Amino acid sequence: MVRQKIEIKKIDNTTARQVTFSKRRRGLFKKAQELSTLCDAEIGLIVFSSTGKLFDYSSSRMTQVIQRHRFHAEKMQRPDQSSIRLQSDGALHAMLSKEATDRTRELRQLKGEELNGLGLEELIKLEKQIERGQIRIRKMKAEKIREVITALKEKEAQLVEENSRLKAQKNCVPSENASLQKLFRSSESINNTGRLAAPCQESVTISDISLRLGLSLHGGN
Amino acid sequence: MVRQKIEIKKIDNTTARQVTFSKRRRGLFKKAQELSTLCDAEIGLIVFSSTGKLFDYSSSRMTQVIQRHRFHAEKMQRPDQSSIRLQSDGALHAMLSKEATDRTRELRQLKGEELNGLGLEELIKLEKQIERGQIRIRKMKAEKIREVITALKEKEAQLVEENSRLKAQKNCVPSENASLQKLFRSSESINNTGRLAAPCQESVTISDISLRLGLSLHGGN
DNA sequence: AACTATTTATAAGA
DNA sequence: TTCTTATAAATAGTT
Repeated sequence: MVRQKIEIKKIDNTTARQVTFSKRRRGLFKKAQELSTLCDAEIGLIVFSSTGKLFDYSSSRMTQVIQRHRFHAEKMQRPDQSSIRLQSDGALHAMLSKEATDRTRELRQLKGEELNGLGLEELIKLEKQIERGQIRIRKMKAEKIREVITALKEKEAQLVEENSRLKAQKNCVPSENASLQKLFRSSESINNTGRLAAPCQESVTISDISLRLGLSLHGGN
Repeated sequence: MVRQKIEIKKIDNTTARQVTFSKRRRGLFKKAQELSTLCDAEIGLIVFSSTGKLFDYSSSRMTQVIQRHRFHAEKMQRPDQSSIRLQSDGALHAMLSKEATDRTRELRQLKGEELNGLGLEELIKLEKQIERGQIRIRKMKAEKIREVITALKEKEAQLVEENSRLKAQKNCVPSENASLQKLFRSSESINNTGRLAAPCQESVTISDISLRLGLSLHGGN
């Protein structure tokens, strides 16, 4: 990949092959460690050189990684027999295992990840199922959005009211209510934008939420 | 390592972490394959994302790589085989249990059955997820439908052709060609369901499938 | 092993 | 997710 690009096929020259193996093995292990650290992934890497020498790396314990892999691998294929036999504890484990297996498959299918074995009928069934879920989720989302909007409108009304109250107070300036006056000044000095400060701050929040609603409607319909 | 050099430590931002995971995982698997090919090495690579998703690659068969690894590991140290073989029952049990619980909740949420605790953001995320699944399922369904239709059309063409051939033969009935006549009769008796049988059977299948297609298009677009 | 000239990988941003 | 791009990292061939 450097002085000249190389073709990815077995390197014939033994010496060259060993050198490359050594270099690239280091690179590979480094990348594995980095991925594990950066992304909090559990990784197991096993490498046998062509001369049979073993190199390995695992972010946790290799046995644990392998165990976890086996657990997952079983789910994919014949969930019934092998998994039951493996769990030395028998019935409880078998039950749990089967449960996890079934749920996982169902879940992956709903996510459209494991569709290859399915026939037309099954796909149609799946589609209907997903539509039902979608309708419910959208309903719930709409409800939540209504809630959020209602809450924001209330807040807005409150603030408008408060705002006009403050305006009125400022107009009859040296006023009779010292404490409120003080409160107003402090907010003015803090915000620097004065009486508009509070509404202004709130409008930011509102537009922030609006943005989120916009995004949701975007993805939504 | 690019626009800016990054420090190798866990990425806090979830989205950024997932993106990086996706990119680097690809890179890692590519490097593993290249090493295996170039240097004739036997490699097994197991990666679990922080969300528990499994990715793996092995140059031969993973079980074989793992077995070979175990063999080497046992030779190296001579610790108890039980620890190599299985994690403690408790840990496995906990793992199974957690997995089953998590998957079940996720599944129910995708089906829109357990949405009450969720916030707007989560609902939006869920909606997007379900849409992705829907798209995949529909794609697969469309593919299946195309397959079925193509197969049926081919069959139909064959049958039409055969049918007209038969018709032609029937028309020159009491004919002058004894041998052909004999041939026709014998084929009729051999099949018993005869040449006409197949078309008949097929037409049932066609309408049956048509019905199914009708349903699917109904739900589909 | 070291050294580079290049190719790859990839972080950030769109 | 996928593409783009600027830059960091990896590495093939050489010494």
